[in-house]
Amino acid sequence: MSPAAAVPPARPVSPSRAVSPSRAMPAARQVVGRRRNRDDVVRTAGRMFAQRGFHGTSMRDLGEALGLLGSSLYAHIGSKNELLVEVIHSGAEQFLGLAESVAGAGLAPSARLERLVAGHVRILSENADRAATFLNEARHLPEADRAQVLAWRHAYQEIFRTTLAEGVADGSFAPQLDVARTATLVLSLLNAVERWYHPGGSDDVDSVARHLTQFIQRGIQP
Amino acid sequence: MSPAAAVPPARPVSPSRAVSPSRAMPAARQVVGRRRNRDDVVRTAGRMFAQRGFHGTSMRDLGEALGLLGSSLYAHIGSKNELLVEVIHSGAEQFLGLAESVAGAGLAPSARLERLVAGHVRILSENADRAATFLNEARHLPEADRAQVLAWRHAYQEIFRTTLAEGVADGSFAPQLDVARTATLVLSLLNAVERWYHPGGSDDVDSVARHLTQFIQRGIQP
DNA sequence: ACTAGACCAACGAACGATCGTTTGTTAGCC
DNA sequence: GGCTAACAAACGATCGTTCGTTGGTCTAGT
Repeated sequence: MSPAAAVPPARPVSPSRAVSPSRAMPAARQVVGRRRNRDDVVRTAGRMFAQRGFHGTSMRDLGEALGLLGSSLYAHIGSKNELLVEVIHSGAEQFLGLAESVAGAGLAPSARLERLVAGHVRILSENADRAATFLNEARHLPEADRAQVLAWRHAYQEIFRTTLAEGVADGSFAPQLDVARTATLVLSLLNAVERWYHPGGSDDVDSVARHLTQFIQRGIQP
Repeated sequence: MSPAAAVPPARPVSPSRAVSPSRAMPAARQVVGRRRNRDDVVRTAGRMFAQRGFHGTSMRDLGEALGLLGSSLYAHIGSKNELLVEVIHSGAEQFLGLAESVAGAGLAPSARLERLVAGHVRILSENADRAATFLNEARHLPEADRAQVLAWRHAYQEIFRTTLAEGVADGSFAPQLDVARTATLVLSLLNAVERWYHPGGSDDVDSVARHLTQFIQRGIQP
């Protein structure tokens, strides 16, 4: 299909390959910085995927950010896709971990919702990169993994729906509440935090969480 | 700037070029479908950028979606970047047009906010592609255009801030309202609609707008 | 009514750059 | 003396884009 690839047979025979084993200059092996491990690669990938997008980040870009060549990354990972899967997986784990811990704490619906909000904001502020990649780059996942992500999202959203429904049942939330749609609105508010909140700015995490909680509580109170 | 244009003098004389004027098969020029115009290209680009992202869409992909070769697109546009600029510009225009029309209608703050919400949702449902590209792909714009987009966003957000501030002043909204941050929350809710609402589904636009308006009004009422 | 020529959208081949990835080799650490 | 992280070079594919060419359509002049 590609015309340039239609004439592959005669390559201009690289000047030195398996011919001269000696090299002129060993080229300063990893002059600055220590050696990298797999986690370094995944973490940096998360940051770059979040900032420039998956397709906007090349393996050479990623290598450069780590002080390596792009090809050197394959000592730590199997493929670029695998990197995306891993980053998104670790992003999802945080949210699911929060959901699990809050759901099993035996709290009243209102307090549970407050903890969900605070936890969600904390995740977005402490691990913004992983979370942002999870939220924005999942569409570039291979089909199979995309289905998995969808399942995680549903499971997470289900926690919010359940919490809202129980709050309606025990009278702490408005009785006429459309639980499913309200859960969507609450998650819209929470996920959007990634788009406008940048840690280290003028306002702190707790202030953001408090404001969000207040806004939501007002929106659903009886 | 363009690398291919940097070496124009000596072309390697393609095997059959300016030699044999006759071709074996004229290759079915545009067998199916009529000719495309610039607007077709921009609209389709908007759809694909929204779905697969800017870097996830190649010019050959885009051509195929239009029943053309990738190279044929350059009869209508100057570059891929120009396409992105145009799509995003047209996306921004819709929101700014709404803001202008609502700001100049001489309405009370509460009614003005309601119209902003309804209009925003309508734009997201009627021209989801342009709007989504505006919201999600602006980071891939060249530096200069990115600054312009930021200015548009601020201008649009300013309409919301002003509306909220006037509502606080005349007593229709809560007096202790943090206007700037609440404007951010309201826009978070509105922009997120693009992520979960898909026209043609079970619920209609008016229902979504009504629900949003109600949720927001509750969140800001005195 | 007929035709010559300007115009234009589209083709198809190719360009140089860059993509993700593989390979053979080497330097530094336990 | 293995092990391993990194290098350097290259692979084939694909990227955005250019270019010469072509066939259809519109228009002006007769």
